Amino acid sequence: MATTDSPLKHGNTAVAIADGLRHAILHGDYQPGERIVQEQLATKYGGSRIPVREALRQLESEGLVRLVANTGAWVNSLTLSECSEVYQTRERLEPLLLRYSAETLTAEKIHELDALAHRMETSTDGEEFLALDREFHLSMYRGASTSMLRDLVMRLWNTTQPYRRAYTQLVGADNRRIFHSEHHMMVTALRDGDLDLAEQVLSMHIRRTRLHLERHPELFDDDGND
Amino acid sequence: MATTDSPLKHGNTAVAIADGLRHAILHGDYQPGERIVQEQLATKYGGSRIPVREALRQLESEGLVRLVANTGAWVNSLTLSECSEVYQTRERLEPLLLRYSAETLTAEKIHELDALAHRMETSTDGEEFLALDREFHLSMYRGASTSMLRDLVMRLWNTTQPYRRAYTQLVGADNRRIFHSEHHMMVTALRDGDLDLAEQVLSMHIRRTRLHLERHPELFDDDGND
DNA sequence: TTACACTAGATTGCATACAATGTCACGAAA
DNA sequence: TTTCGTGACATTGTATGCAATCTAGTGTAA
Repeated sequence: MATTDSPLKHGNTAVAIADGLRHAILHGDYQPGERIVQEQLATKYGGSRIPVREALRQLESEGLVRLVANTGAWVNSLTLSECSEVYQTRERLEPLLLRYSAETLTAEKIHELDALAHRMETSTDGEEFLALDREFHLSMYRGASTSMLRDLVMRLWNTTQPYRRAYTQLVGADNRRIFHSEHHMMVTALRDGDLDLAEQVLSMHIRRTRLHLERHPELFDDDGND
Repeated sequence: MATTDSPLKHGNTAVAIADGLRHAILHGDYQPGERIVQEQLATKYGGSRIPVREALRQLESEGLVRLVANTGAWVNSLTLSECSEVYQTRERLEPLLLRYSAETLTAEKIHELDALAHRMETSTDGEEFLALDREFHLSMYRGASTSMLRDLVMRLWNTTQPYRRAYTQLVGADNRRIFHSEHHMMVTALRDGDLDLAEQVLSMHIRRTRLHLERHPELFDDDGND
């Protein structure tokens, strides 16, 4: 899947590499802080370093990669306060995005959300739980006819994804009752057409997750010390 | 200033080109929708097209440039609804950023803000007004020790800058009384240490500006029609 | 006149090659 | 042993050249 396939014509090699590398980072194939060598990526995708460099520039702008001139590229890593900042940003943005998408949420789509919320409750595998949680939230937003806000929220999810993964595997399936309740409350609020309530629950949901993450500074880079 | 100067060693040509082109777009040297030719930029900055391409990728990711494979690059243009979306995003984000930066706003800095607000009231030149307004807001946020949120807000300002410019020149200095009042209200709230009030005024301020912009669809690309 | 096919020129996409820079291991001196 | 300097190697930065693609202009047929 992530191996040396598809030369990918089109004059889109840089985009293909960016997509592939982004996917690999989100999937956990690279760890935060891990070095990225241009030549290796070029070989992996069967091209030269030119499109690789363009892909790295893009991922840097998305916050997934850190570039240092004449030195190299690394998978971006966050301190606890940086991660907290992303979550506080999400607390403000995702309710707005939900409002944008809400009008396209048909009864059928809300039913699918409900099904996702139930599947999460019975999930035992951490990786599956992570994927279902992401899918639950992103599918809430999928109908939003926004030009920038959805991409923005996606980027915020992406930069924090490795830490969600680490946290999920750390705490296991314990104490997720409120987490699941919040998901169900959102589904109910959407079904009732109560957008104000849906916004509030979503914001609280992200906030509570942030506060839980903040109890585990050991998952993050040290804050100011070097 | 924006001419063929400084070879800019360091292996930072791509960054220098991105900075220069970004500045040129914000300054109005390029109009939304205008074509960007790689070879011309390369000549202008005294390099080859390779760093130009990297710079364009970065600016695309920032929303300032639109790239189409095998075809070309254009200065990004917005529809009214896209611009409105950026403003609604700002309404949610900038109050948070203000909260982050507020603790670093000393009495002296607040005094500088006040001076800026007064200078804006007596400004007759549209371009100066535009620059002062930007400076007023961005200097409110300058002390924020955030890693991502300030950059994010800057990007939102940048993508909408051409339309603020067009609007400013369109309406002249009329009907800016409430606009100025809001600035002074923010300064006062900050001086009083009333962060909740400052957040609310800021959000209202952005919202009111958005509603004014929405009265001038002629400044924007057509929405869905082609 | 309008629609369409076709070609020439312009422009982009990318592989190669070389220059510039940084890294790291080794060894000498303190 | 520790610190500092030195040089070979690894890696990044970018100029050049060519292939691929798009665009615009011309001419032909309906």
